[in-house]
Order: sequence, then structure tokens, then C-alpha cells
Amino acid sequence: MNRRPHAQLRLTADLAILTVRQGRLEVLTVRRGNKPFLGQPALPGGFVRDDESVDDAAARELEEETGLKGLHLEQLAVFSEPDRDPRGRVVTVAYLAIAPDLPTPQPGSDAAAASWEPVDRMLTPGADLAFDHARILTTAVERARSKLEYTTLAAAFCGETFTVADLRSVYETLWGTPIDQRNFSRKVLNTEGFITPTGQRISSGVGRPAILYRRGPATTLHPPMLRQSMPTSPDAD
Amino acid sequence: MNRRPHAQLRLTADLAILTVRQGRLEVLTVRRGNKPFLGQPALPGGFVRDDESVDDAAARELEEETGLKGLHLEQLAVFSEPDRDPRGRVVTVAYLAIAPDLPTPQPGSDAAAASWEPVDRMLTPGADLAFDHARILTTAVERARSKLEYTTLAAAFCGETFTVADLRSVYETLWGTPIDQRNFSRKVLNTEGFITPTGQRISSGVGRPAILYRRGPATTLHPPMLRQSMPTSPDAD
DNA sequence: ACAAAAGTGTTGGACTTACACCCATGC
DNA sequence: GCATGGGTGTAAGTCCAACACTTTTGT
Repeated sequence: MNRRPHAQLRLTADLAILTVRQGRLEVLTVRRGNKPFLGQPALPGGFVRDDESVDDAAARELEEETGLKGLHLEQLAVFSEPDRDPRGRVVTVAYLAIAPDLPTPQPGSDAAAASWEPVDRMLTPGADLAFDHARILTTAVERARSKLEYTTLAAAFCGETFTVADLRSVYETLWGTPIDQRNFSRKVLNTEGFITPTGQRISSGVGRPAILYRRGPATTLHPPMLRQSMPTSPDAD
Repeated sequence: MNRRPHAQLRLTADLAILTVRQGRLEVLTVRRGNKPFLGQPALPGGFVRDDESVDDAAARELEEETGLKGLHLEQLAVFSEPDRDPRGRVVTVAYLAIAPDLPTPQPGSDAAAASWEPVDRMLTPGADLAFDHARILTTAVERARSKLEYTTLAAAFCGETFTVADLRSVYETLWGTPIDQRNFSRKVLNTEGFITPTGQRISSGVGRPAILYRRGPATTLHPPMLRQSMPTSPDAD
């Protein structure tokens, strides 16, 4: 079997690390220090080593960027157009990661140039995300939005302990729609395993203090959280 | 162990092509003609060429194996454990493809050794699917089952035109539960864009002829098809 | 006491389920 | 006519949106 020379194929893991800060959906970006796209913002990522899986590489990058372990991390998609990287054949596996509102904005080791940026702004034409990272980010946001419906992913945006209002804020921020506080708390509390009370309460300074919860064991929601107002009228009788 | 600075990294696209035949969920397998795993069944797949995306490679393989274009095809996951292929570093992108009950079982060019096999049988211990293909197949089946709930994927299992009973049979086969024929047809027909009537009818030999439909423009189902009764994990251990 | 935020009760509507019943066809 | 499978009507139960109302705190 004659083998014609193959271009050097390299694999990267790129991360769309999302968080909710001050009611906004934000993404962790780094500023590129090398060509190509020098100086432009990009999603954090890096080459996969010979002795690790792509998932392991993504977990390693995530920990380096956020300083946290155990965050939610899942494969999003593979982007592999032959010309997506001007340096040659670089196939990337994109990941969706969810982080809580981190007390220290950009810790980590080599994350000096990292910063949280509003997703909306990074997806506007002038933002100039490097490579095809705008497409990756769009895919990540879509995935996160839809997974809020039928999984407990929203809790991954919250810290170790959180209130029902914190959780509701995640839904409202990602979906861009207000949610009735009263029905929301009932729904969440009636969904077994979504959140479990810690026994503690927290005072937001004004009003009745809220009970603090932590994540429960459930991962999927039966029935799902329904995104209200879908202007479809299936009734035509 | 000393290794070269960078082991040669190769990328493959592997396909879990599912269909429903005679009320059974089946998967297209090929018999391996080379080492390793010589003689064992495997999912069809192949190396990604230098000038094509992984998606393109998967579409090419799918057409070669089934002889059909335009079938449903979607990325499933990347499998990249460093030791998953004894030949070296081979990372695979697994795809889920859905085919109708093909009139000719295994056409195509190099698909001589291809055959449809029941999924249940390929996932039993003695089946010996090559590499980590059992894991890929499990992922594919799970994805297909869950996507039936909230997308119009079921129609991809049917041919160009089909009856409501055909569609219902897909749900019953994948979910392993009987579905009320009367409520099912009402639900499907009331879901705008799921299926559109062709104006033709087909006689199954006995009973009232059914109306023939074709796929509609909708891709997601609002509200979803609910899987009745959740006994949790109909697994084959 | 008052404002603000958390949480409860309740009602109407949408959807599902179950099943009785009707429709259309081959034999 | 009758068996067989496709399709409609309808009532009971479940879940959700909406909103009035109560509870609990800081000032």
C-alpha cells in the first residue's frame, strides 16, 4: 500500500466557558499572543497531547483557565473544515463548559490575558473572534439554552450553594424572558433531586431571606422546564 | 517508553447507521478484512482525507455504504482514548445516521461485506464489535431514542412516503413500548409540519387504506412526544 | 409599619390518556 | 356482511400559567 504524504494533522480542544455575571451571559476569552489572528480574542484551547484523550485535554485546559476542577464539561462538536486554520490542518473538538460566577475573574496559570466578555458582544460583527470561534460560541450558547429545558444544567452556573432566585436568574438570562418567581420555585422544588436544601438561609439585605440549596443528584428533568411563549398554534379545528 | 516527538495522528469517521426492519432496530456492520480485529464485525468508517471535513468524510462513507444520498447524519461524539486503536493514535468522530428500510440490503461499492444486524445482538457480550464500536453503537441508540421525543427524527427511518402506522412502528420499535394508534395519529397530525399528506393512499391488503404522507418542514416537536411510563433503563446489560 | 422578597392557594386552560365509536376496504 | 385496520369524539386526570394572597425579614 503506497502512502502518499499526509499533511500533518493536529488536534485541539477549544472551550466555550460560559457563566452568568450580573444578569449577563458571558464567555471566557483569551487574547491571542501569536499569529495568526494576533491580538484578537479567541476561545481558550490548546493542542491535545499524545498521551491524553481529547476529553482529558479539555478538562486540563478548563482547570488551567478557571482554576476550578469538576466544572460541567461536555463535547459540543467537531470543526474540521480543511481551511479553518491558516497554519495547516487543525481539527478542533469544541467543548461547552459551565462556570459559576467566579470570585476572581481570571485566575489560573497562563490565563493572564483571559477575560470574561458578554456573549452578545462577542457575537456581533465587529468582535472578530479568531478562527471559527464565533461559530463554536453560537453552537455552545444554543446547546446551553436548550439543555436548560430538560436537564439540571442551570445549577452548574451557580456556586456551591445558591437560592432559587439565583437559579431562576440563570434561566431568565439565558432565555431572555422573565419567569414567574412563584411558579418557578414550586416547579423546581417539586422536581425531585434538582436541588436539596442546606438548612442555611441567606439575607439579601432586604426582604425575606431565601433558603440556600445545593445541587441535587438528578441530571434530567421530568417533565422539562418549558420555555414559555412559543407562538405555535397547533390547534386548527 | 520512548516515543517519537509526535506520534502520527489519524482521524476516522465511524458511522452507526440505524434502520428499522420488520419491527427490529438494526445497524449496518461490515466484517473486517484486515488486522486488527480481523473477521470481526465493525461499524463502517474510514480515514478522513486531507481535503475534506470530517462531516464530508462521514457523508461520503454513508453514501458508499447505503447507496443513498441525503440521509439523516449527525455528529455523535469523539472517541479519542490514546489506546483505543492498537495501530497507533487514531481518533474517531462517531456519527449517527438514519436509513429507511432499504429495498436492497447491502448495495454500494465496497460494501460487499456489509450486513444489517439487530442492535440487540451486536450489543450482547459475544458479538465482539471491533475497537470501541459497541460503545459508539450504545451512544447512537441512546441518541436516536431520545431524539424521537423532541424532533421529527422518526420520519428519517421511513421512506419517501409512509403511513402514520409506519411512523408509529418506528417509535414502538425504538422505545420498545406499544403506543395507542388513535392518540398517536391525532398527535402527529396536529403537530404542524411533522408530516404532510401526499394525497395518495395505500392498501395494506386488508382494512381501510391509510393515507400516505411525506416528511414535513418541522424538525422539532412542540410539545414533544412523551414516552409513556418510565420504568428506567431497558438495558440489555 | 412599611417595603421587598419568598413562598402558598387556586382557577382556567392545554395536553394526555383511555376507550367508545365510526369509516373504508377486501373478501 | 364481517373482519380488519384507519380515524374521530369525548370525558377524566395531570400539568402549567396567571395571579391574588400570605409569610418573613431589614429598616
